[in-house]
Amino acid sequence: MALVAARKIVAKEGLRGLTTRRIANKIGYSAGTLYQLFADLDDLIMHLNGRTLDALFAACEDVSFAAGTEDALHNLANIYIRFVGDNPKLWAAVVEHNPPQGKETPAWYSERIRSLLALAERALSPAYSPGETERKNRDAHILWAGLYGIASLETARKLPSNVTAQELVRTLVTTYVAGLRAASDARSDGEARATGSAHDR
Amino acid sequence: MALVAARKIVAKEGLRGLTTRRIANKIGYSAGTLYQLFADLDDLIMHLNGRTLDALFAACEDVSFAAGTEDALHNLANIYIRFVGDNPKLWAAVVEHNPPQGKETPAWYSERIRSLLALAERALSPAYSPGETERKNRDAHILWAGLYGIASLETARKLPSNVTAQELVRTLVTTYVAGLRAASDARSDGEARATGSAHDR
DNA sequence: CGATGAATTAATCATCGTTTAATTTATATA
DNA sequence: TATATAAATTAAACGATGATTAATTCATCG
Repeated sequence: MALVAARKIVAKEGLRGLTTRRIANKIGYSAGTLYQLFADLDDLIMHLNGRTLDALFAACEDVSFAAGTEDALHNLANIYIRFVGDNPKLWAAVVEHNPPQGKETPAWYSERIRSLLALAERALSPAYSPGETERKNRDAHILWAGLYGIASLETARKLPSNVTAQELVRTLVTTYVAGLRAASDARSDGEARATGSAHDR
Repeated sequence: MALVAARKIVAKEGLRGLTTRRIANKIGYSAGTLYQLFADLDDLIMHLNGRTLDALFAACEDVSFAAGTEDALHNLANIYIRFVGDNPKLWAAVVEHNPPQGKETPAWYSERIRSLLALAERALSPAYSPGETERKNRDAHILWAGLYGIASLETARKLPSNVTAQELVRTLVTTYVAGLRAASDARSDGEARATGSAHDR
């Protein structure tokens, strides 16, 4: 109940509108009760953001990975950007909230991030040989961070109005994948040139 | 004085440690005086972040654009990441602070962002023909958002420890530029093939 | 010197996150 | 069922916050 109420408040007014008393009021309890469910407001926000990441993951699950690396990445990127565009304040909360100085991000939260990253890795997967997991991991991080950056700048309205996030992620995926192919070709040329290219065209 | 004091506080403790009374105490004034210099604390933070962007711009100014597109981009990206790594809390403030619901980012702040983006455009410049300003603008946005995403995830400690921001931005620039060349080549092949490639190798 | 205007402040307000003692509610035992 | 124990909930309070304002100090200049 508390997280549902918090979600409504943040979705409408952003993190600034979120107070313990408002949450409690919305669910018919007093503010003190929240401290039996969460360590503090930071903890509550962390759980709220965890649910947002879950929702993003759920939205990404019905992407088809069978259509090839680039199509899958385009599909993922579009869903990602659409989700952020549909829930700008909830996404801003994910970007803006960080645990205070002493504490670190809980493991279950990092696990959520890792799951999302795994989607990008899965989309990239067919383009790498089994021994290239490190390279694949790095490329997945880069693409995911690129989406994150574009989405963050979009929701923070730090992008000029003449460019759209959709267009940016489309070009990002297209160009980056083209760069991967070029690098892969360059490596093949340098080798014995016996085996075929690992990535699908 | 107020902004210098605020900078020290944020650099050491993050935005959470920044209060009007603490700033005032540090400069020997009372909290009320700050409201004659800034509309409110949000305004003060905005000016602080403006100075941070200025410092980043200053750090980027001594990059050499003569060494070619890719070298210049690598140079820019390294400076960018180093600056963020040296000033994590100040950068986090830039990422985390957004003006409240009603107000929008002031024009002078957007101008700062535009100036930084212009650096990426300038580095990219030699790779585009005069008629391709739109494509150049888009690619600059993408690369800049990529840096922003990597830097943000880095300072928020949302990246696993086995990848470094330095490595990510290096691969981002290398791969993206390779993708740009591939796309450029593909366009040239489709045309009359009379003029030479616009980008420098 | 004295008056006008700006700069500064102390006090105040509403609100915030959080804690705690008291109270209500639920559970289990005899 | 009656009663003891535990859990859940709350109202009140605390310190601190951002912001406002009336009062006061300070500076400038005729």
